[in-house]
Amino acid sequence: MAVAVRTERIFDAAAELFVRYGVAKTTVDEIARAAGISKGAVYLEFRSKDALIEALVRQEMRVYVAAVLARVEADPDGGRLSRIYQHSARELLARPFLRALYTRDADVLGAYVRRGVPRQEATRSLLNNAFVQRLREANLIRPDIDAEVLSQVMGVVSLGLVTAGPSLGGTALAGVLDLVARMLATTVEPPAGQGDVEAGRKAFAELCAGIDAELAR
Amino acid sequence: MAVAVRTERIFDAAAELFVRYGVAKTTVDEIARAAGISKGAVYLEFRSKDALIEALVRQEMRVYVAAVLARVEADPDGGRLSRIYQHSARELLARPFLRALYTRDADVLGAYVRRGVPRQEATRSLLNNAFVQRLREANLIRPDIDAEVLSQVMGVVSLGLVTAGPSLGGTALAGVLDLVARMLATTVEPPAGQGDVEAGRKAFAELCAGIDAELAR
DNA sequence: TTCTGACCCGATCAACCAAATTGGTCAGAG
DNA sequence: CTCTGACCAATTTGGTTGATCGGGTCAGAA
Repeated sequence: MAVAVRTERIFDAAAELFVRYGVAKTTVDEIARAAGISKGAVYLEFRSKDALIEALVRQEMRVYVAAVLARVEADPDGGRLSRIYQHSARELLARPFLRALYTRDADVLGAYVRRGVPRQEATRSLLNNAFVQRLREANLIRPDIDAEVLSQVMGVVSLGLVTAGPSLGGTALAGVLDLVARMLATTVEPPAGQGDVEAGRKAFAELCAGIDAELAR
Repeated sequence: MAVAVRTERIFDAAAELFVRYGVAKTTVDEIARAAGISKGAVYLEFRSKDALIEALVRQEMRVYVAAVLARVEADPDGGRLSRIYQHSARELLARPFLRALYTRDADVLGAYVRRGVPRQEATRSLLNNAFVQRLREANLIRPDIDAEVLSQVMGVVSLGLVTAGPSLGGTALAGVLDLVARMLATTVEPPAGQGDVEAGRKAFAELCAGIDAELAR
């Protein structure tokens, strides 16, 4: 089997089992069987179970960032903050393993959550201070909005969404996300039509490229 | 010692110890000693440790609701949703035991979290659907905003605030809350000056009275 | 060369018991 | 009468041991 597809199968199997049973209760052998290979084959690619987890985290983040970027690129208004936020939130909510990582879900991550979850900052503050600054330079954010605070607000709301997710229905979540995006649009963005949407899209593309490069490192 | 002040001491001691060591690790004797009385005296007032916890939960909620109401009453703009939300959030953030209840913090509540935390709905959805409806009738909420969704958004954001609280500084939290209130004001409330602020205040007072009556039951 | 699965051994778990702890009681002190 | 703290029963804890499990390896199958 080609290495690339085998790796992908391992990642898929591991992500599903981790979400279902937690990292601690999932054995390498179970992952291997779910991926249709033997345990030994897993160790041909990963030094250890921890290395597998770390690689899975990176992979999930890369796929996530790529998916968000794709949505932004396909969206005519993709360069606006409210749209970017909505796209990132939707994709985050659709990825159980990343959600667990984001909330440091102890049931899923077990002891792994205590040994500092690596590079979680990339998720936690995808839409970070620096990025918000760039949007402001493109006139896509009102000048009286503090970039740092705005970045924190988006992080807090995401955390709330991800945490409340299970107890709200999927449709309710969609409605909630819509209203949040609307709130962002009306109070943080300049009046409709203003601002350089293409610059926003470009800034986001570069942000994603930077994160991806770091994750690929 | 007068029963009332003794009860209050027990509540204070219990709340502090529960937050510090968790419900499971806090013994009734420790609570009694911290309250300056003997264990037996605790059992003069509460049937069991569980009954004490339940009573504490009710008490904390009643004090919380009363504190929010006091802030709302003292605020000239107290009837507006953004103000009410800000006041409730601030008070919630200032109450560690309620925060733990709100997030179902397993470290604090221990096994108690599994035996259905009673009446947590009162906190979770203080600003519930029905209340938002009344604000809308007082022209304090734009007619195109869905009451149910708005109520959920406020719940989600509160959850995010409370969950993220410890990792953000207190000052950062204040800034975040300010921006959230501003977002609520600009997109959910009608333009400044419109709406019957007194009606909003009255509606909130009645909401509080209703909740208090239920908690006192 | 690629991959398997039996094997190794340290970590974990289940079972058990004795000691300590704690929720709850109550005789009697104040 | 109010309240205390010694007391009890029941649960929990700490410690031990033997069995099991699971991460990681590698001889050899395919």
